[in-house]
Amino acid sequence: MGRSPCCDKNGVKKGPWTTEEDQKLIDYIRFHGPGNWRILPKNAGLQRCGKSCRLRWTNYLRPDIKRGRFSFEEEETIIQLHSVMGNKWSAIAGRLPGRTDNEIKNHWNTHIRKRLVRSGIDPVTHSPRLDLLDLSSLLGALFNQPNFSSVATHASSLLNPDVLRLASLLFPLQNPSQVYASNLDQNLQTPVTSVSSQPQAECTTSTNNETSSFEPMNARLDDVADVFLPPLSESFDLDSFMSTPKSSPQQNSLEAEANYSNYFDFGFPENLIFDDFMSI
DNA sequence: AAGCCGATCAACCGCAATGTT
DNA sequence: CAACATTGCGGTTGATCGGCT
Repeated sequence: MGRSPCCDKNGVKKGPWTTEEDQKLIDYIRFHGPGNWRILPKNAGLQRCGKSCRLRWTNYLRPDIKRGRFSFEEEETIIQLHSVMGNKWSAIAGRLPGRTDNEIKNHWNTHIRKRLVRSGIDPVTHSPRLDLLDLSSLLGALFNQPNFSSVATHASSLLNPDVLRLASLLFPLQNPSQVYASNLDQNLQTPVTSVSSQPQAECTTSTNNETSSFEPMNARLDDVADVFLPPLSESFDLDSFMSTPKSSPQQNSLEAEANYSNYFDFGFPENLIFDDFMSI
């Protein structure tokens, strides 16, 4: 048995809504409530299918919808939630009062996703794109030096030691995103309002329906890193490196990116226009 | 001025989940 | 419990706009 169509195709208008149609829908819902979407257009005198009416109401006409540009805090929340939830736009929207799933989805695809790519972060896995930065080959060459210790000593005088340590954390991994994801995961048990340290067992991404475990790898990798490198300075943490900062509400996205761009303070070609690489 | 192109976002489509009979 | 109806969701499309040549 085939699916019954959501509406009769004949006589049903499609395309952009007119202000008159909007007003009819608003007036009807104000008086009767949404009720049954299938019969709503007929009762409201609209030549639309119920699905179209529902979408128009939930995504555009609802009085509690917040319109306008996304704030830095909202973008930060979206990025963090997406790293854990994947493309669960309705779930993400549930954490952003006044924003619809459609709006968030559009904003992700048109703004945030592109910015992450430009910043060298994979928007799907939220891992640093070391291939773009060519960090792995740089460090691979470094670590494979026969006289590695002397090279490392020399390098440490040139490079930010935090970067060296971070690199040692990331380099042995097949998938560095696990470190980042694990960290984020811990911070997002109760997003927006509070932070719990309880680790989450797994996270499902909607892109491939694979379920991957985020084991706490930091401790194990620290053992490796400690052999070669001095401890991280107290001001450094992977969260602030990988995610946008949490503590400065007035900060815009550009400034936020500049914050973690500081950690890549090594070896870029002189002709590289860093602003073009990192900015919106 | 006209055409092209990329960005944006409202709206649509198809499927899955859930509810009802 | 099965069949059907309804709702919710995520991916995609297409109209519109502004910038550029």
